[in-house]
Amino acid sequence: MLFPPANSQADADVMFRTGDRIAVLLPLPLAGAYDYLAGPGQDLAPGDLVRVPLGRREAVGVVWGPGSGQPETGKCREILAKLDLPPLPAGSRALIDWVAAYTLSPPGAVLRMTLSVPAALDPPPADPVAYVAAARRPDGLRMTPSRLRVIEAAWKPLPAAELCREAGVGVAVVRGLAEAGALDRVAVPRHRPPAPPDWRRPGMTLGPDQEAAAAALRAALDKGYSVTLLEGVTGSGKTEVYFEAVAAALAAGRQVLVLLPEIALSAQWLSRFERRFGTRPLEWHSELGPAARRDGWRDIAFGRARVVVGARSALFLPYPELGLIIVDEEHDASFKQEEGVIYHARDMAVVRARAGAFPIILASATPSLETRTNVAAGRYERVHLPSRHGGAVLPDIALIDMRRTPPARQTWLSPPLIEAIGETLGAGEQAMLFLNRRGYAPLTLCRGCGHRLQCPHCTAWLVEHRSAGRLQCHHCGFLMPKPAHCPECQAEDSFAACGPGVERLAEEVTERFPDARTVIMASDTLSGPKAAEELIARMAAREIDLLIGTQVVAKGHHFPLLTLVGVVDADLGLAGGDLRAAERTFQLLSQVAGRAGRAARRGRVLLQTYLPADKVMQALKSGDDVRFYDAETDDRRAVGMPPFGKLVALIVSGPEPEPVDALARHLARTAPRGPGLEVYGPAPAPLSLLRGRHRRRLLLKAPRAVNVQAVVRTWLAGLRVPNGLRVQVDVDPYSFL
DNA sequence: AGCACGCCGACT
DNA sequence: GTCGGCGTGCTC
Repeated sequence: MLFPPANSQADADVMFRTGDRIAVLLPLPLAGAYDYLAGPGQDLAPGDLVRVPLGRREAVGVVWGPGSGQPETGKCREILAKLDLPPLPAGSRALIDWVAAYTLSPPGAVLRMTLSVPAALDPPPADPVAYVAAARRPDGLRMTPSRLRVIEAAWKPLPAAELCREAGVGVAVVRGLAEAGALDRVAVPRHRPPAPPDWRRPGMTLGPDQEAAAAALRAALDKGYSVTLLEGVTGSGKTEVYFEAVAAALAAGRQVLVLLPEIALSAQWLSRFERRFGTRPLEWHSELGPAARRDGWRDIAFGRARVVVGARSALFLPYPELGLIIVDEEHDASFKQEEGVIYHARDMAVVRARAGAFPIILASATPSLETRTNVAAGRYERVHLPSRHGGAVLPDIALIDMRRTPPARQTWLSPPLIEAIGETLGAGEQAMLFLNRRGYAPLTLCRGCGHRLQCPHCTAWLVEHRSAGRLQCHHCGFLMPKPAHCPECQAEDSFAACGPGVERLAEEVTERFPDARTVIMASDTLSGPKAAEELIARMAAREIDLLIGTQVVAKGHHFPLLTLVGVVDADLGLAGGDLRAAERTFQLLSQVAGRAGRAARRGRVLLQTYLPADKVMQALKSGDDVRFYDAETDDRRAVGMPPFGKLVALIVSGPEPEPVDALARHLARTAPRGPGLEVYGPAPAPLSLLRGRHRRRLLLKAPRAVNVQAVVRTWLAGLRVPNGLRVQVDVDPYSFL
């Protein structure tokens, strides 16, 4: 057998019987599992889902192992029942324990991410009953006009109510016909289990490089746990290559999980999957309705869903036969969960693969420094796709020095970029302008008194959204209509917009190229995945000449006629003291640049920058990403920053600034000491006020060999957190806000 | 996370 | 006099 059996077998032997003390993990933020007694006739094993009494209510928990004996016997209550569901797989349980220990979260809080759909634990609702005309009309049936209308309407199964409406009769007629045997009662399946993907279908024709890469990924499937970086520039056909690994895992009878950063925008990915496997995978993301969630959870738990594609939360679902995980765009920052249990889905996916003894593939055109370092250290394998598939060449990237060729006052496009747009449109080709700023202007101030419109709940400017006529906070969602008077000096009509957002850029473009069909694409101009899909289709169909977009356009869409990409403010991501600012800017702009010239025509990318000598700009221009990453790696190693050292952030927050400061200072005073340990802070974060909470952060830096979890646990042990205050632990912080 | 108990303001 | 606000504390 290629794989070890799905549920690790040491567990299945450990059976609990009536009267045994059992540790049951509840999906609640409690310190640990609670002890219960197995009830009469209950044969239980780890992973079983059980209903237990809790206070004066009931809860569903999971048998975790033998009881701890913690509370005295008198307090220990009996398990009510075992649920009629597959046990939580050993791999899921190992993941939960590991994530809890790593992130310093209560294990029950992690289990809650697995049992995230309470309705899925109930027996599924019965299939609705419908009536359909019987094949043969019973002898001696008394016919009436009403009865005839019903029988005619019931040529296909219809629910009673609908049938009555259709035939214009009351329920009595339908009931009478059913009793007489003229109508059959049939159950209409409410939910169809997902069709199994057909891995036998021929895949796309792969080039020699791709074939070699696919073979390497397939070979890894025979060897249990492994991590492989699949690296290839945009357009090199990474997806088609890892589809071959998916096909091999399906052939071996295993489930496959594909994690994507933003499932909502991956309509193109889904249709590629469908082309390869003849059906859609099960999608798992935040926009699913309650019924789809419940059915999806059960399809996964019962093993009916063979391929799941989802956002980071899909990692915690209870796959009984998982045999391959793919993390696409593995460098993407949205894999980092920043609230509740704070974890990085890419890293935890590696843990899940190790727990299940199966391979994981990390795919990216611009792999993270962490992953590159793991490859260099021999911990991860690497499979490389050197060229663009189908002969397309990489775009030509040039810098525009904004100090030499500045835009006119109150405009944002420099003369060289304007000229390039003109040429492109003139040649009947498409152009895209990238500006990672939603709305009209990032800052609005009063010309009279200089007052700046700020969010009342956050340390952030309110962003004007002119199309909506509103001011908006991009951190907490605060909205207000644009005021007529300055709230400070009461001056009327005195507001001035500072800086560009995509809306303002569109204004400039429309003025300069009035004949071009210009469209804005930003997360807030798209009402949902459908709208995104439609916009992408219009772009691909050449119904748009000029696309102005934020981050959302960077993702892997393929626009064959797009030959010019203009980056309006290439320096934007470099501001601030973020550890990963340079890396992230390089990755984002590389992805954006990759949109240009993906088919036969060579693409051109122009980066507007005030820092043309910056290492990021030079790396983008030269295309020498190896040198960039080497330099970045050396920098990090020199200062002991991740991945060469470990970081843990403590975020203290509360509604009033003083107690937050006091607690943060107390934490600084009691900071751990030891060789190589350094604690910085407390520092008011750049967003020192977020959603009405004042925040301070402390940063612990430690050498790689140090068990930072133990250090932090000791640090926080016995800490009294005053009411209303919170201390959040962020192991491996990404956001430095 | 629920769901209690508990102690201070506007109502039938 | 009660109904009810949500602060704090516990659940094997």
